[in-house]
Amino acid sequence: MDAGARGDSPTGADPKEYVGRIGSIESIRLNYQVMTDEARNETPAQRPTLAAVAALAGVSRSTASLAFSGSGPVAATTREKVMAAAATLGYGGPDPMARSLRRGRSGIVGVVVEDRLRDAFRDPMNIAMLDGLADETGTMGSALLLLTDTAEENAPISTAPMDAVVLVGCSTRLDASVEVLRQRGIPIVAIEAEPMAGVLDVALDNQEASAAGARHLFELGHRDVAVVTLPLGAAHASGPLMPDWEERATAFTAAERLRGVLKVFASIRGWMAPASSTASGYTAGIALLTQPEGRPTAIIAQSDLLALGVIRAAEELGLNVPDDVSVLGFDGIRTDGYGTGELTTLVQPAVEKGRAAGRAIARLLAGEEPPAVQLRSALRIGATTAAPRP
Amino acid sequence: MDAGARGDSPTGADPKEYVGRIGSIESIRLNYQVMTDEARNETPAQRPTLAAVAALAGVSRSTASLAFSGSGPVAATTREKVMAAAATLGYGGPDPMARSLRRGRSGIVGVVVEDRLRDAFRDPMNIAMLDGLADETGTMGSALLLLTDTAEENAPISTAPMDAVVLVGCSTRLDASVEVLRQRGIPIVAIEAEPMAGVLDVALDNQEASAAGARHLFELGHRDVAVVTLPLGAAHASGPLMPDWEERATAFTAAERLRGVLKVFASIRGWMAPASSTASGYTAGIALLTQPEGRPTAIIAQSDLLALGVIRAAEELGLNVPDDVSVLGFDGIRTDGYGTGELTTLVQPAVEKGRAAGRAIARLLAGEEPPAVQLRSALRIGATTAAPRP
DNA sequence: TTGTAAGCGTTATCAG
DNA sequence: CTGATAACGCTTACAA
Repeated sequence: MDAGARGDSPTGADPKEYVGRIGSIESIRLNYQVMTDEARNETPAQRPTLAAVAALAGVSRSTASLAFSGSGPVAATTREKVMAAAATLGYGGPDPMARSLRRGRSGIVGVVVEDRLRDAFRDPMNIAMLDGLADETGTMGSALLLLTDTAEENAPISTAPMDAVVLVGCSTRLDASVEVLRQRGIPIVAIEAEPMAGVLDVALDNQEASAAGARHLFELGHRDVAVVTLPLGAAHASGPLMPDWEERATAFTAAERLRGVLKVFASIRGWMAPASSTASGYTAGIALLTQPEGRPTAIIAQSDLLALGVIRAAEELGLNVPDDVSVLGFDGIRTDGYGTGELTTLVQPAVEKGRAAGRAIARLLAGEEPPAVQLRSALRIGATTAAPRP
Repeated sequence: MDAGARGDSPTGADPKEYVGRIGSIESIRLNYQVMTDEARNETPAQRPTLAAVAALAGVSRSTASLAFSGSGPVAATTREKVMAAAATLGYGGPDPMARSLRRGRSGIVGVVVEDRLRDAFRDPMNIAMLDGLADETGTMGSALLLLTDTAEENAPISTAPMDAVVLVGCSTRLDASVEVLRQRGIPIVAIEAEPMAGVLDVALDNQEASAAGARHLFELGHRDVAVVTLPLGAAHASGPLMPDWEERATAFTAAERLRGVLKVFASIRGWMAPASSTASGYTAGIALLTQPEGRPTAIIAQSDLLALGVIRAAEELGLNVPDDVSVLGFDGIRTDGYGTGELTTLVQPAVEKGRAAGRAIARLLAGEEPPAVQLRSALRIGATTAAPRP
């Protein structure tokens, strides 16, 4: 079967497809009981409150509060009385909503991704970033709230409790989200976004790194180079890169990487991929390597997944990488050895992006004014680039 | 370079590695200003409250509240007055913490995954599930809070505001989390978990589906079959499957799938993979296909990623799939054509798992008692299974 | 070390 | 249609 022609879903699941095909849901077992038995008693059996616990323990609400939060001196015996009372009442700790209202902190950090979650999480860099972010927010006792960039009136982004927000995915469309968040007075950290006033920037050297990669190819002797870009516009359109790309580009990262390449190769052929995936890379590779004008001696892909697809396309066309065509990636994912040698690529500190964002948030919430963060990528020369055939 | 021998990280980023190698963080630009200028004025410049808006508009708090929530009749002119006042004050809508305290709902649904996020999100099935879940919770106006299964005292799982929780990843270790959540009185939905009292189950027919897959191989004539399992225990150990596996198994899904296979092939060779990845599958494949006792004629992998790794191992050993060895997967991911034909596998409705969980939560929060959900997988016969060589 | 009192910002209920 | 009043459950000065 031919490679990569089957679309981009990593889930393998267009849900409708399965609902039809599998017959899907059957409701058979019934091992769930809410405590509705209690709930339907004359006593409403509401969750017990701290007040109730205090009463049973024979202490004041404030003392009981201290016993739980530990933010004040409480006699050991008193604490035990409180805990005992809590246990008999089945009190599960202070109500987070009341506590957050009183304290003015929710312990929640929002993560805004564009589009659907599955698109965001398809990119290994985003996952790595999220992991780094979770690491840092975890140490400050906060959890991550997943938000999508919807413009709807009552979307969680405008109603959910949050102490701060991280913007991921670099589309200009996040403008609307920024507006809402600013209005709400929530501190914003953006990762790889076009700098905006009032938004703390965690930046990657996309342009410089791409230029360095292009220079590597130039120095190897390449003069006819093509580029496969990440989606440049919101439309996620696919096809040849047009000269007027810059006017319509909304994706900051992709645009920056392209500008970097253009600093080295002023005029260049290009193909816009609709997503960062091997399948899209394959399509782009076939297109670029079978052009009537003759094929380029090197292809710069804006992500490693795209690069892997390009390599597969080359192999399928009977071309040797790197002898017939060099391929350069971006990201530095583990390529798991897809039959090829290690990818020549620009390794970016993805986890560190998240960590930096998390640390920035911690400082922001502490009332500091942390500076913007600039991270750097490194060219890793692998086995997929070499001098062109003479 | 040989395939798959490089570990499992899809992020390509052991952070420490990069911090050292790239030099990492530089703080250069400074385009962020909090409104600390205001904040340090004599006027505290706090967020305006609904009371302030009401005062400026010359109406009562309750009327202003109605104007925003729309949950009551308000004269058009009054509403406009309120909105105007809000605009001049820069009021960004009701405070979510106060609102949730008053309403008794946070609009937040927790998602508990085991271990680190990157492990959870490496599995395409989890991402698909999450997408389906987000779909449903989105329509009910809730957002997803990412939680990890930590036993720490003040972990978000025991302090974060949540209306309900979904348990993902099937380890028995989630017991502690369940205990906490039950104590807090938060409704729990578990996906593919061992049934527990008070936990609504969204189940997959892992055992039956695996048996069906095994039967397919049996009917093709296979008698010497090996299995590559997902991690069975918390240790994520790797190596030959021991006879006493069942006693130590904590991973419900993996155990169920194995039991299903054993219903057809009572005695079977096995290899336990440390993760669901092509790299782990490759390792397992090499091990099983180079055993001194001779190689099996078919290998059952408990996930598609494992299956792809096994196939790569076979190819590298000069074996043809399916003629020399048949390979069966589980999940039904898009395999993106890794040089092989379409995988024979058990297609599971991953997105639907999340949807079902979301719907169950909606009903739970509406005070209903929804029944458990049972989903089914389907055997998809591809090009990687065939009759063994005579 | 413990208790008292005063909210945090909203919304629900009920009169007007 | 609008307004007064009373919670929601908790924390934290401050006083004892």
